[in-house]
Amino acid sequence: MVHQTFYRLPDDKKERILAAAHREFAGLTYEKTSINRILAEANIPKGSFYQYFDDKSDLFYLCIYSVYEKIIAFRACCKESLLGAGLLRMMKLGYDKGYEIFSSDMQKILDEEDFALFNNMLQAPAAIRNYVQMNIASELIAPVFKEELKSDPAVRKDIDYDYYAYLLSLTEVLPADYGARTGRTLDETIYLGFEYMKSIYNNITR
Amino acid sequence: MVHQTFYRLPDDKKERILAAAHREFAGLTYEKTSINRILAEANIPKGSFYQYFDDKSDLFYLCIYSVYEKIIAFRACCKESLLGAGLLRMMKLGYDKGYEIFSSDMQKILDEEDFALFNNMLQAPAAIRNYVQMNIASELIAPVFKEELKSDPAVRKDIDYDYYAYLLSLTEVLPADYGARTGRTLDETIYLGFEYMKSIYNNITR
DNA sequence: GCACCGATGTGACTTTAGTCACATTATATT
DNA sequence: AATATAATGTGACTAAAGTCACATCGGTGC
Repeated sequence: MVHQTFYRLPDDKKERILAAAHREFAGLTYEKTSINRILAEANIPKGSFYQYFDDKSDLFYLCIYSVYEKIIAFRACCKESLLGAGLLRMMKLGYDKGYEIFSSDMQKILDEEDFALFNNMLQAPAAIRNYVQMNIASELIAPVFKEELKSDPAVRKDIDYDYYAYLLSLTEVLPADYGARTGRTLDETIYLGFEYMKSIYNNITR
Repeated sequence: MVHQTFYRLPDDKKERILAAAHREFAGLTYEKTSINRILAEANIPKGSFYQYFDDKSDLFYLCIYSVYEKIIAFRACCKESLLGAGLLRMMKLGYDKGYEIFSSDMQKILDEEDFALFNNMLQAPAAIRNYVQMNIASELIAPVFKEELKSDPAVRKDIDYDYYAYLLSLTEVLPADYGARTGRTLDETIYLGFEYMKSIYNNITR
């Protein structure tokens, strides 16, 4: 868990830590990265690190978080695109098409370092990757779904919006995890995500 | 990942490692446990460890796996109990009641050390806990669901049994994760598990 | 027998994570 | 301003993880 002490830090110190972490996590696989090196780079004493974070995964998560923030921000400011249209509408328009656009958008939104960071997340040890992805889903993606559920007239009004937004936010993570376990290709898992989403969505519409 | 070299090892060596690991993981919180100590206890050189496992979480997972095997085995040999009746039928009989029985069964099935180990898993760092639980779900629980889906006449025959069994196997993990994030009580998440299961199940029945 | 080769064993060694007692700085109180 | 109290800074230190060059074993072919 990221401690409050980190957020209370003067901006330049935060920046220094995040910049050094960004570079480290973008340049090496998760296992090869080193807190020691990040701290040396950012000129932060060892002891301080553990007042800000529990461990390396916290800092990694923060970096990935910033990448996803860019994606979400982009998504919010181009409501016209399929990606901007909301995932529930995307579902109706055809999941495959949506994913295609999503992938190419990714490269437009993210700079080289962010993109490398993103890929290193995908190749991090399963436990770390899963942890990060679940966190991102529930903290960044679920809120978007919640709004969409609330404004969707087909959705029943008596449901627990937070919970179903949470479940829907896992539309990418779960099929990806399943695919990784069973050695499926990415293309195959896209359809599975559609199936999952449909299950959840059907259960809350009249 | 657990390497094949471990499984090829002579039984007594495997036993020694597992026994020492069992004791360590049952006696201390995950973060306090030490590979060094386990290896000293089991009389295994350091270098060997990394020929068998990637890291501590592998060994931890193996221990938890053995605990769940006992639970599953117990479940399989007492088809009369609600727990043995299959989770799909349990759903119809009432999820709450089922969970109650499940909890008390746990203490009957597991000895003190296993029970302590199980609790330490629940209190391990989120990334580790989640990783272990997802693995257990997809490797031990999903196969049980798969059989139940195949023999359930209400379930459509054209579905991907493996995938839906996987999704159903997460009936406990996902609500628990959601509950932990939103500070819900265990009782509250039980109902949420029911909701989730219903969503998935409805989508594959005619 | 011996020469070969892949798999496994081994523990000293390097690097990393994580701790802790004490120092310093900020904030509140009188 | 002086004092008390809480929050943060600090880096040497301990214990842990993880590596690696070399040793040993077990089988296969000749």
